[in-house]
Amino acid sequence: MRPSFKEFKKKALQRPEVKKKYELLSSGYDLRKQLIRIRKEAGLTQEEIADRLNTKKSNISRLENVNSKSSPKLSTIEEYAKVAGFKLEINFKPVDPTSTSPNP
Amino acid sequence: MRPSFKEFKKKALQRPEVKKKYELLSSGYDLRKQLIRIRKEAGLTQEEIADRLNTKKSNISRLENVNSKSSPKLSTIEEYAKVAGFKLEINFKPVDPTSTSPNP
DNA sequence: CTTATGGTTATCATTTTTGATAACTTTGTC
DNA sequence: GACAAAGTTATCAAAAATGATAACCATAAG
Repeated sequence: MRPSFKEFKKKALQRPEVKKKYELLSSGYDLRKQLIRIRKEAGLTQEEIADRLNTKKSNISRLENVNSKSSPKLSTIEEYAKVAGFKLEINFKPVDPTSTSPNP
Repeated sequence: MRPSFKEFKKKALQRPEVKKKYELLSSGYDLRKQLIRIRKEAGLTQEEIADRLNTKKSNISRLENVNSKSSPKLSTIEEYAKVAGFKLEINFKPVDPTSTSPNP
């Protein structure tokens, strides 16, 4: 069941409009949820990610859960994304001093 | 001279098309350059950033330069951006396995 | 030339993240 | 229920980032 999902995803990503959707998506701000999301979309388990990163599944679990108190290194997230088949992109968006509501 | 630039920026950011430009910008991958860019755009010196973060200018210099070997924490970048008046956004973009050229 | 400002580099102590191990829960399948 | 796979949690050591201090270059103003 897992391999076929993988296949499906691979094909789907080649369709332009799907790809576009992906790029727009994921701008919110729970890094954890995003990590889990991309892992699931890649059809991988925590252990499989761990193996690809030469580490243990417990560490991956911690990374995804995050004690909320700790902040991971940028490279950690980058590598995680990479083995899941994603590329990390960072943007700095200016905070408008006048606006008060988040949704204009 | 610096305060007036600050003013200019503040006003400019309220213009919709300028803001749009900002959002599109900055997707490449030199985090350092981006950090420097937003700091300059905020009209701040390394020492001013340091003060706002309750740290020292030498640490800010290190962060911006980066011995290239080290990877900062996510929260560090987030806080840096915040005091410069920017918001950090993270996106995960799927890597297309078939494509070979970066510019379609 | 002197001074002040902005940025860099080196070093060391402190803090935090990461790695590894092991025991535990949860969930689904038989 | 028994079993295995997936994920969680706790703990400790190792590695890495951050903080602070101080000395240093570069540039521009006076």
